[in-house]
Amino acid sequence: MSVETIRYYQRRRLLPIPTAAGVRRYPMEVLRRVQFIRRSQSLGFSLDEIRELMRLEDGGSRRAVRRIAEARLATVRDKLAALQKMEHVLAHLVAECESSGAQLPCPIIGALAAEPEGDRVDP
Amino acid sequence: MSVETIRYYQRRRLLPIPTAAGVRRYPMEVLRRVQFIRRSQSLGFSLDEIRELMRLEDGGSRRAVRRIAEARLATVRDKLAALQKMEHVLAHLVAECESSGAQLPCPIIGALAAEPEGDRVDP
DNA sequence: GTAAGCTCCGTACCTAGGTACGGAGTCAAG
DNA sequence: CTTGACTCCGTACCTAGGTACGGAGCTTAC
Repeated sequence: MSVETIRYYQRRRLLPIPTAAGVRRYPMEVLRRVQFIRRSQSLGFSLDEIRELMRLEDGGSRRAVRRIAEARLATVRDKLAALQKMEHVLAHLVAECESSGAQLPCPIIGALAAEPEGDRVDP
Repeated sequence: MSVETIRYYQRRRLLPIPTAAGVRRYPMEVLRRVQFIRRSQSLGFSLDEIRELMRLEDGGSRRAVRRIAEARLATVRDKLAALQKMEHVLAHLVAECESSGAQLPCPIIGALAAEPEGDRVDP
């Protein structure tokens, strides 16, 4: 974590603005918050969501926290589904490329280029 | 596809700059390229990679095409693995939140906040 | 012939999460 | 007392893939 990142979080209101001092000192509370941010990021939460989660940390409703987590879970699952489709198609194309004869047209390019007619992708 | 997007692709050298005319006309070739771009994007390729794929389309080496596809497949798999971890943890936390008593501290917040001591996450 | 509606072009702006820069202040050590 | 290392602040820049704006020119219809 660079000082710039800390300052960025301060600007984004995830950390309190520092009490003016010539030397940056990190009280326990700030350290704890940074940990909170990093853990939340690793679960995919955005900085805005993380700010909200911290706001709810003390005395916030558990329902609100769960709503945020459920929303994030939903978008994670959406991305997961999209990536799984990509993975499936890409793996298939690469395998096809490996197995097909070297003098035939590249199957990967063939799949990307529009077919002149007879499009078979969900018409 | 808006005109702005087409113009953006021209600037990024994915489409040829138009022959000056008062009315934008899309020859078959440009239409085909746009299809190529959209299909490639749906597989996760970046615009830079797509430009390269198009360059390789005529007379390029199949090996070069396959290298690009394999690299993309690798990053897709990396993202997939990361998202699966997130999904696992998030689903677990949401389930825990649903089942645990309403007066206990929120398990989601509990997991995000740093434990005071006895951290059990790979020390 | 003129007005609507499209196109051209450059440039600026957007999101998200930072990173980098430059000038000024401060703090501790030599 | 000065030097070096650190901090403060605002501002600009970065990636990726666009979106928006404003002025000028062409084309088509009335």
